[in-house]
Amino acid sequence: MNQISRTAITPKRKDVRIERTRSALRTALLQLLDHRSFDQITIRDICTRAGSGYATYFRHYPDKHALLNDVAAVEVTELLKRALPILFSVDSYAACVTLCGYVDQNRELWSALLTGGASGTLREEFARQGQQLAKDQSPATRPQSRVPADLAVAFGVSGVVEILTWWLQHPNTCTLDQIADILNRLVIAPILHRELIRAT
Amino acid sequence: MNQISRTAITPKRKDVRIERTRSALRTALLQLLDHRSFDQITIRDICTRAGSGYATYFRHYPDKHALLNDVAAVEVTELLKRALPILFSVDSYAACVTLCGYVDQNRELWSALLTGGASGTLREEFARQGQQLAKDQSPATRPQSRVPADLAVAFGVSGVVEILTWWLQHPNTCTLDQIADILNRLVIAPILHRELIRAT
Amino acid sequence: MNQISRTAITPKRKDVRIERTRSALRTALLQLLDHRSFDQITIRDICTRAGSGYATYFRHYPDKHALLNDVAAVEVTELLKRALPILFSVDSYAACVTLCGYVDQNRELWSALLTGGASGTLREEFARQGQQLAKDQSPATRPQSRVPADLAVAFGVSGVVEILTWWLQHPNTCTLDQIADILNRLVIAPILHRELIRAT
Amino acid sequence: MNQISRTAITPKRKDVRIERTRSALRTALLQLLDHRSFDQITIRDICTRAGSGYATYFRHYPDKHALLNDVAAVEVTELLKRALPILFSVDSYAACVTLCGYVDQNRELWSALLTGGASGTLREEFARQGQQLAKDQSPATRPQSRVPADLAVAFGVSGVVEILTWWLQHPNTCTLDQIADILNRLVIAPILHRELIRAT
DNA sequence: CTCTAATCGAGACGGTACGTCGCGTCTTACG
DNA sequence: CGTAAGACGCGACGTACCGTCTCGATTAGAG
Repeated sequence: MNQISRTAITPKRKDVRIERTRSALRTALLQLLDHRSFDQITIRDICTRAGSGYATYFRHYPDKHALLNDVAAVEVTELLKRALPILFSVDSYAACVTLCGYVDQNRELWSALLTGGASGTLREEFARQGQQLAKDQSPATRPQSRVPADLAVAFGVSGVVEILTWWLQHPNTCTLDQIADILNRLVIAPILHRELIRAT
Repeated sequence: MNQISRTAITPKRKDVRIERTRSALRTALLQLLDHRSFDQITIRDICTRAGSGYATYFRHYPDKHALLNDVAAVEVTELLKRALPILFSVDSYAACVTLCGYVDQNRELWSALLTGGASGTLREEFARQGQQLAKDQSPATRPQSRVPADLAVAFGVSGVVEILTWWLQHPNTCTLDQIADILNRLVIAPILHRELIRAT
Repeated sequence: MNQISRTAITPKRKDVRIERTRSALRTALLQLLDHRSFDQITIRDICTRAGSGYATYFRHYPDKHALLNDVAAVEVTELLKRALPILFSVDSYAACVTLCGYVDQNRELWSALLTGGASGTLREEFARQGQQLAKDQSPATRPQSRVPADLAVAFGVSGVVEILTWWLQHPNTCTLDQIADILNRLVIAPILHRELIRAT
Repeated sequence: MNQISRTAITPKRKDVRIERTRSALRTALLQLLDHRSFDQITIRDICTRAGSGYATYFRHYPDKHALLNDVAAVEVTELLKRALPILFSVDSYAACVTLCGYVDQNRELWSALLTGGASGTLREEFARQGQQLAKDQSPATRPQSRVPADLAVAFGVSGVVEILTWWLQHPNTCTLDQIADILNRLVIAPILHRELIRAT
């Protein structure tokens, strides 16, 4: 929205210590997100937890959001890597199940990301990768729709995020199958403008 | 998401000056949101613009978010007042048209609210009022659905916000009718689990 | 030193209520000085204790120091009224006894005034009245001395204040007679440039 | 009088920058005291003059008085370093001359300290160091007196401060010799309970 | 296996905004 | 209609965090 520097600083030389430090910082942020919200966390907190020096942080990330973006990028990539292959396949419901399953296996992590004040950043990263994928897709396979592509992506991302957030906040209310069905019914199907292939 | 104090301070005695001051602060915030994003705005900025003293601010709102919440509450109430009477009526498309029309008539205001770093707060307030309305509605008229009511509201609000945001960021791309149709097709209809009553 | 308005506001008409209010304020200040130091006391504290309205305070005193000055003036006047008649008489020791006796009878009050952060103001008021008295004294009776008169007064006041302060802070260490003797020996005699009339 | 935190914050590690900053702050305060009184000076004023950041101030001193105490301690130490070696020697008059001479050579500084609303703090620091010295002195050399030692110090400090203040406020009224004589006659001799060794 | 340069820990620093507190003025509502 | 209650403008305070910087100590990896 309003942040300027979004990316990690690119190092000149490849050094083992660099990736070690960054990984420690990412992990530290995720751990802290379990306990308090993103903007109640200070850079000093992260450094202390990661065992790094304060100045060291800025040698890797220009500001606090850059680290969050980094974390979000890594996790969203991981998520999409699993869900995408079958997203635009015939069975969108299966894609939903896969996606929900992956989130379910990493509940803590995704709870922290979605409910810890980081949802905005996650949405953005999700949308960014989503838009990129939509662009890469060949026009032929892209479904014709009266809904503009970028709006469809934005809406889809928002819907997925919202439904997953609700699911994580209300554990033991819906089974994985149920939430996947809801996801399919409320988000995927309307976008694809299809009749539901599989109604549970 | 993560703010604690969300409401305005309730005064003991009714005083004309109080509402005057608060109104000035709300207006000032909205004006400033046209030019820069919410967290680039300082409380001092708001006070200067409103012609109030800095300390006076805290006699009305405990922090910066409380004012934003106040603003959001006022505007969302205004919006729902118009859209609701016909939301659960037969013609959901008409409700969408009304809603979009109202936003269109207050483009500047809603652009500021939705794209100025305040969207999170707006979403929350929207959801809050939405949940309240859903609860007030008699169970009889509530449509049976496999989607839990509060999830439906959360999803609906998110969808509406997302679509409106996109519309405001891409002027002259969709007509009011088109966006209302999209809104109806992507959000309202799937929630109500209905066939589209009017397909454009 | 640095305060501007030092005096009480002079009323146009003499009104019983005015003196009643001021007296209540003075008393309240003195009571509060027992518990905490002058600049930890707020005007609101004084008003609450005095049972007066906050705005009312400013009808009588322009600021917080004006009240303190008022209190100091009253008490110093009372003190000097007793000690002076015999101060420049032959027996300066008797004057010291009288002075110490008066302070002893009002230990609480003078403790508050001298050790509660008000000693500066008290010194000033003491010096002011002292200078005035020195000026009023006929030059004939004024003792010739190589010490300029105003310096003598300043020194005398300071010495008296210091010794009394020490006495109040160390009760049961010196008897009244002893402290009067010390006062006489360290302050009065050197100023008057006399041999001690009574050596204890 | 009534302030709680009186000392500078002690740093863990020795750093050149620290003393540099503190020295700049001390100097700035002294310069500002030439022009206006202590409590008309804000911490921001001091920082601006010193070229330091506002927050940096609090890394060194907990509040405004702590800096004043620091300044007072430095200057009083400097003063006593010169006057002490001969204070309890035979010729107390010589000590007075030395003391007055030092103050005369630093008139601006001492004027600022004594007449700029800082005299209370100076008195305290003076008394503190004085008490310390009295305690360190071996009981053998300590003159027997009916005046308790700490009272003697308090009285002595007060007298010195008062006389010096008067002298600084009335330049060209007394020569250095005259004021030293007065100091000796009014303060030192009575405390030491001696006949004047040298009467001018 | 060394040596050189990048990385790191530590933390002082300038800066900006925060939220608090008290003063002294001025308005409002109530008795 | 006067007087309390208290809203208000003002300005300093002390706190928190940011991002920059300098200084040594350490250590990776190139020669």
